[in-house]
Parts: sequence; structure tokens; C-alpha cells
Amino acid sequence: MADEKTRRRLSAQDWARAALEAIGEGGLAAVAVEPIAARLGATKGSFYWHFGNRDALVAASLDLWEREHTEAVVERAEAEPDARAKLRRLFTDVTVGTTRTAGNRIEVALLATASHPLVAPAMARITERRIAYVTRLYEELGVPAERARRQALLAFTTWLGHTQLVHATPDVLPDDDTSGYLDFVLDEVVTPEGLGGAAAP
Amino acid sequence: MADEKTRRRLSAQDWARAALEAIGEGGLAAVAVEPIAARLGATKGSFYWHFGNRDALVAASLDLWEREHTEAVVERAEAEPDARAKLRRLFTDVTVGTTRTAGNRIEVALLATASHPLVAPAMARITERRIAYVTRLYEELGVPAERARRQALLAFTTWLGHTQLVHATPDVLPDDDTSGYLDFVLDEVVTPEGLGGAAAP
DNA sequence: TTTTTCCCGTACGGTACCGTACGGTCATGG
DNA sequence: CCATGACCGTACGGTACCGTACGGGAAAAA
Repeated sequence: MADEKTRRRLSAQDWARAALEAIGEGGLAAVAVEPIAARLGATKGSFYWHFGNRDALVAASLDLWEREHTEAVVERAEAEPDARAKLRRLFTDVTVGTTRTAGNRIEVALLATASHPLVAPAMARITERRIAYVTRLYEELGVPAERARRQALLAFTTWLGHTQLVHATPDVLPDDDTSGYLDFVLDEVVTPEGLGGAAAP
Repeated sequence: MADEKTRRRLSAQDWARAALEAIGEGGLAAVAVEPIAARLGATKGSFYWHFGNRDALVAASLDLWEREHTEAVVERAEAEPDARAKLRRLFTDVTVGTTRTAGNRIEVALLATASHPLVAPAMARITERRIAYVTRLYEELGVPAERARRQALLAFTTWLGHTQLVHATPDVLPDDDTSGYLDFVLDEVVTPEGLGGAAAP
């Protein structure tokens, strides 16, 4: 339909953001110049002015993802008082908070294309950064370094699997995420074995 | 090159198997008639005799996957004496055994396309079947039903995440899977909380 | 052997996309 | 006011794939 006077010029960022949305909806293969152009109300003529080719658009959208989808959650966790609370907050936000959001679908889509030459390095950076953060939290809880790393790995793995499960077969999960399941998982995963179950006040 | 006299007639099964291989290598989108025909040394003329269209091939390959990739692991687990050993065996086989195999890549690829109308039902059936089996094992260990289900869900989630991690960013994992990490995870996941760490003899 | 059925190759039209060429427009600043 | 450069549309060729039409050969039946 007529966009009235909304038809402004487009920036490379606009294209990158649209491409990221496309990834969330149809995977990396959905980053196609002509369909995205149509959605933006533009044509390829615009695109090929801002980018050299399709790969450049993919790279730009991955950059965008790497910058925007890594900070927010960590910042909210850091707002908590101690490491234990940060861990719980982190895990809670990231499991119930991101359930079925756009960010979640992007994660799943990119995971599926992890072997793609442009995706692999970005994925490796983000994953290592995330695991390193959780490792540090466990260390702050007094867990020795190697064990903290393992614990973080397991926690991250659990989140990965949960994300995947929610996306692929949500029916197998308990009906409401507000049930005891989340607490159950938190107790199993977040709690380092050495520490008692009762958290700090 | 010349296939000498290997050029026999093809069956629908041959096509389905080739399609499944294609899924493992390039995802569902790699199920393309002409490339697969080329790999089989045939043409589309053959394909459209056995199948009505591309979707029928996808459905056939999913059927094949559902039949072949669900039984083997369970059978090996069932060979163990008690439920506890079965669980350990199951988890061990499925994490170190399937690392980077064809089956693993198919799982990841299909997971990525879980929302596809043909994939979704197959995925839902297999997932539910697997979780139900693990749930039964926990129940045999004396865990009450609802708790067994949660425990199985968590174990399955951990496996899912591990599979994903191995596929996407193997560098973050410990160098050798024969390290203590596997034992660490097994202790954390397989062991129901109510039961002691020392298993039954 | 002849005939029928099965199986496959060739050739074609249609679609969706990438990338290029080039011309047109519109906002500036000189 | 008009020229320059940023920005975009149109038109084109090329590729990869889906699906159809049809003919021909090989195997099985008669």
C-alpha cells in the first residue's frame, strides 16, 4: 500500500536490520536482496549502492546481531547484588524472557548455519564471550577455575538445549513456564555442587 | 566418471536416502531434485516417476530418518543390566558416539527447520518418544512420575545443547572428550537428586 | 518373439534470485 | 540558479531450480 510520505532514503543500517529480521523469519537463506528490497519499499538499485553484494549484507547483519544481542542481558544480570543472584537472573531472563522472541529465532537460525564462513567466526566470538562471563560468575562464587569453566559450559549447554526445545517442540515442555520446572532446572544447573542450596539473602 | 556397470535402476528408497544425506550436508534446502539426480547419476525423469514432487521426497526422507535413527541407540542402552547403567550408556553413546557423525548433522539440520510443516510432526514424534523413554528409566530408578519427567526433560535438553555446541562451536569444549568433562556432566545430569552417587552393583 | 509395462532421458517453459549497466531524481553548496 | 554527487529505479543477462511432456529402451509377461 502507499507509504504516504514514509518513503525516506535508506541507510546501510536499514538494510542490515531488515536482513537480520529476515534471518529470524527464514534463516540465512532468507537474506535475499530482492525480497528485502520489496519489504523496504525499494529496489535492488538502492541495495547495490550501499553494498557490494549479498555477502556484504550478511556480514553487516551479523555485525549488528553481535553488537545488539550480547549486552542487554548481561547488563540486567550485572544489576543484581551478588554472583548467585546474577546467575539466577541471567538464566531466568534468558529462558523465560526470550522464549519465542525475535532474538531467539535469530539464535536458532544462525546456529543452524554455524558452518557458514561468515557465521562461524561471529558465533564463536559470542559463544566464548558468554561462557567466559558465566565462568567468571561461578568463580566469584568460589568455584575453582577449571570446575567453574565446566559448570559454565554445562549451564550454557542447558540454555542452548532449552532454546532449541522451545523452538522445535514446545509441546513437550510443561504448559506454563511459571511452573516449578524453571526452579527445578535452576536448582540443578545454577547451584554449584560445593555450595549449599540455600542462597545468600 | 563412468560408473562401469553400476548403473542400475533406482528405487524410491534410493532417492530418499540420498535426500537424507543431502539434508545432513546442506540442510532441508539441499533437498533439490536436480543436484540429487546428478549425484545419483540419473535425471529428473527418473525422479518424477517415483515421486510426485519435491515435497514427497522430503516426506520420504523424513520417514526414513524417523525409522532408522531412533532404534539403534535405545537397543544398545537396553542391553545394559539396570536402569542406571542404561542411562549412563544412553547418554555416553549419544554424546561422544554421535559427535560429528552424519546422524548428528541431520539432527541439527532438521532442528533448524523444525517449523517446516513436514518436519514439525516427525520432530515432535521423535522427541516425545525419546523423552518418554528417559522418563521411564528414571521411574525405574524410583523417581516419582512428575519428577522423572522433569529430570528426563533436563537430560534431553542437555543432550540437545551439547549436540548444538559440538556442531556450532566445538572449540569451546575441552580438547578431548575423554577428559573428565563427560563424567562431570553425567554426574550432574544422570544422577537423580534423591539417589546416592554410588550406583547399584 | 511380440507385446506390455516399467523406468528413464531429453527438451521445454516458468520462477526466483544475483549482479551489472545506466539513466533519472533530488538535495545540497557554490 | 545550476551543477555535483548521493541515492535510487528500470532493464537486462545469467544461473539454478521446479515441474511437465513425451519419446525410447530395457525387462517382464504373453
